Amino acid sequence: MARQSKSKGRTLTSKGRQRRSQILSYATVRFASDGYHPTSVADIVGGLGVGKGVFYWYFESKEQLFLEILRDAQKDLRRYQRDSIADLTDPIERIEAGIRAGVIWMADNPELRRLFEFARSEDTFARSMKVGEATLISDAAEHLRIAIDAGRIPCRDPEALAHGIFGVTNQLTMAYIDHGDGDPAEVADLVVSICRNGFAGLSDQLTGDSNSADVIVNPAWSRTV
Amino acid sequence: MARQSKSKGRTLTSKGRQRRSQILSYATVRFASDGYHPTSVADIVGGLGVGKGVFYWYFESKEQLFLEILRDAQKDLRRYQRDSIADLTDPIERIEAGIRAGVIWMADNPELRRLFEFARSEDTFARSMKVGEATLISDAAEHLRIAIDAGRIPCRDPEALAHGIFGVTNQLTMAYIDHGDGDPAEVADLVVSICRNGFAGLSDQLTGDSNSADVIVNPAWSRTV
DNA sequence: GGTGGACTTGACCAGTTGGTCAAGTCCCGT
DNA sequence: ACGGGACTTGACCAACTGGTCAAGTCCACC
Repeated sequence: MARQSKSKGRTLTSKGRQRRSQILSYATVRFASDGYHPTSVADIVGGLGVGKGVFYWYFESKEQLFLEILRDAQKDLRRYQRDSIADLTDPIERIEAGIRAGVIWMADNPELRRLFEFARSEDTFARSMKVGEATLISDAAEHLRIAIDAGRIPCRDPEALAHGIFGVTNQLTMAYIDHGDGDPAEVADLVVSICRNGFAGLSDQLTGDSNSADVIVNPAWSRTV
Repeated sequence: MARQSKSKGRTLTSKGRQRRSQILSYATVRFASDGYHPTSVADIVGGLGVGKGVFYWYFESKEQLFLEILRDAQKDLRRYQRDSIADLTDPIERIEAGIRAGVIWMADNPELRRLFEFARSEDTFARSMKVGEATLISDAAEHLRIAIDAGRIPCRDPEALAHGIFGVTNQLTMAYIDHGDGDPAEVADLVVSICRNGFAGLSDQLTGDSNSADVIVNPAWSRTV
């Protein structure tokens, strides 16, 4: 009589929904602090003080649990970024706001950042990660393309630029927030500044309102091309 | 009579040294393709067709083996980068050559890049990784500092710039070489170009020899700061 | 107050894990 | 040809793995 053979599609009461998300969030913390493989299902249910059957009542497997954590996290990041740029129309403002949102989200969710990093490194989960990453990248690339078409930034491969932004965001967040104690808003400024100008471009500390055009960097490096 | 209790410091014959590096390189491949945890010591010795004792004759533990792989790889990358910039004196040329060397090395050693990525994600190995990364970062930062002092690039925090370069290199290598089939030399150019100019800076496709100063990008974004 | 489905328990399973070790084999220097 | 140290074997170990399941308990609804 149409019974699901697996935990998928179980009818949950409010107590059940509560338990499910309790497992989800506790597992997230453990996976992030000890690693996915070293954290056993026994560790999870043990830490929660419940029997092992509880785990398998709510989740098909440890792997499915992890994939769900990843999916939820990617969705949350994307929604946060979308909301943060929602009322901006200028493409460059949108790009910058997106970068800032990315940094802030990662600062707010360091466990999830770590999980992303692990997931990228193992084949089993890399596929799932690539989907979400590709979406992030192509969203950013689209804004970059618009800005290029409008002549607001120089012509370059928007996808490559988007990857660059992604890489800078990741690395600086990791260095200054995860492994340091930087203020997220300041780190976001730093990321925006680096993404915008690179190391040889104009520094925005130098761009005043009138004299920005005067600040000319010795362009000797152009000989090295 | 002063016998080492562990495999450290064992006196190896040439056959022994050969076996040792055979294990080292086979383990590297397996760790990279299946992940560190999913690859058991039994998998390694099984794949090599030798008894388990062989493994523990040459290595203290699976963990020590992995740490040695990481240490060697970091050393190799660093040496490659050092050699690549050895006969350059201009700080900006050195930075660019270092970036290119980083991309090329990663393209040549995709397994090691994956291992680095996993190692960063797990506490046990993160400490070891941070040491090597910090060296890379501070080397690059030093060149950036010199370039800044010489007025060759605008004043910015050199360490932050170094992190930015590191992030862009990682991400683009991963996207276009590991997960794509880009030509390493072209990807290196792309990374250099993005690191140098960011998304709003001058595109080097546009920088001719004489008219580079004429190419002025609409600086409307400066209003958004 | 009884019925049925949501929920929980923990013993149990077969397979695997990293690691040990007594018992060898191989081979070089004498 | 023999002593000894480098090297190899694979059975063995205790601990643990992800996952199952019969036997419950709990509680909302009739």
